[in-house]
Amino acid sequence: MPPAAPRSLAPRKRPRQARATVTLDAVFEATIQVLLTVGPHRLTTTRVAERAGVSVGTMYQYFAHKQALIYALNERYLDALADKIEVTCLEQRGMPARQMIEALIECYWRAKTERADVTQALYRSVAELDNEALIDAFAARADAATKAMLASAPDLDTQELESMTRTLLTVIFGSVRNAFERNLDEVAARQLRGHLAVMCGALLDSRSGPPA
Amino acid sequence: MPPAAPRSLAPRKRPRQARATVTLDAVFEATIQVLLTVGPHRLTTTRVAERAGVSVGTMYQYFAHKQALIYALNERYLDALADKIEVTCLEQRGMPARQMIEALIECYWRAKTERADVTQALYRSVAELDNEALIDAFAARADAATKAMLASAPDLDTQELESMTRTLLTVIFGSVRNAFERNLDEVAARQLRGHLAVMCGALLDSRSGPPA
DNA sequence: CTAGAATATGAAGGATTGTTCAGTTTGAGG
DNA sequence: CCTCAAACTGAACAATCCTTCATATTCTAG
Repeated sequence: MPPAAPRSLAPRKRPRQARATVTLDAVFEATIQVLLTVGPHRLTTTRVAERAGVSVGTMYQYFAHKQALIYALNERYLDALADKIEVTCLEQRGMPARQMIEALIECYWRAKTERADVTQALYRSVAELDNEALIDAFAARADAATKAMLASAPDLDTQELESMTRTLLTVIFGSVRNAFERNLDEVAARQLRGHLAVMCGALLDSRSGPPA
Repeated sequence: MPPAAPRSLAPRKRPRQARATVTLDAVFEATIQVLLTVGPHRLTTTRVAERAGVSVGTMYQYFAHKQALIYALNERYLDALADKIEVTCLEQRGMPARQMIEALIECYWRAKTERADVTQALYRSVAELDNEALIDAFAARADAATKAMLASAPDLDTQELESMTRTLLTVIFGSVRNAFERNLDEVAARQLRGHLAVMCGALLDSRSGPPA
């Protein structure tokens, strides 16, 4: 298990009844909406509660303070994202390396774009908290899954697997984020994805010699 | 000229005497330090003033409000960064494409790492403001400079120059940022830079046919 | 049905912080 | 040296916001 959340950021209690779960979902969704409409530095506990249709006090039964709320939101999102990556990596076991890479790019891209508003909201929320632990945990899962996938490729020598995995993920994750910041339009985004596949494929070939 | 800063974010007045310039420099440096020590969401006008050895009132003679201060700080940084990129791109005119790319990577990497603390501080500060105008202006300058550089390469066909430039910058900028978030160590960083050069070079070759 | 646990309420307290402005000090030009 | 503008000061004000807790409501197990 990756390093747990720091004490002060951990949730106060978990929901035991159905209505509590509903409440929590509403709170998380409201947090995203507030993040998008008024921005991170005007995100107010009261505002979130209002938007969620709950009382402030309710929120404070689950989160010790505002930071804990945002931390939990990010944790939720990154966990789900890591899940998707792991699934994709498992599905691709034994496939040709280039196909693996395309699947990985596709997976990450889709996860980020299917709810672009959430992606934006979380990118912006990050400054409000110390999320190093979350980033590390996510990176560890993504690295492990990708490395295992690549190791199963029949057309790849397994030397330098470690550093190649790190580079691939750094490049893919970083590029996608930058694409969001630049607000690339549909066509530019499509081109970027194609280019990314080419570039990642070239990296895989760089040590395994040209195909026969 | 790129779109100027929104009215509300523009500086109130410019320094006319020497001491005012000193004061402003101190304020900017203090802002960075506060950003690093207490984080963006505890950045206080009073705290910044204290750290800078100035009074709060002084700051408010130059910046209408806190956001304007952070905006100006980012503007300063991005302008300087764009300057460096333009210089590098000019120097590389007429050189082989692969060398251009390596120079570009080197330039950007060096600019980000030579004062890593500033880089981190600004990455974190961004959530506090609406910096779309800044990003756009910076991207426009970087794009133009890079495109002009690549157009002068003797070993490159100029088709798809537009989209290739966009991809190269997106990948380089994004990867560097992600590397910072992951806190890569020295050796991992070096490997990443090497890989980046390989990948970008491969993109350049992808439409111009294999070398004879 | 009843008791106790889980959940929800929201007004009030306490603390922080952004911003102003009337007044002081410093520098530059004549 | 004198004068005016530029630069600086910092206590005080107004506003916002986080967090608590005593109380009320709802659910569930027996």
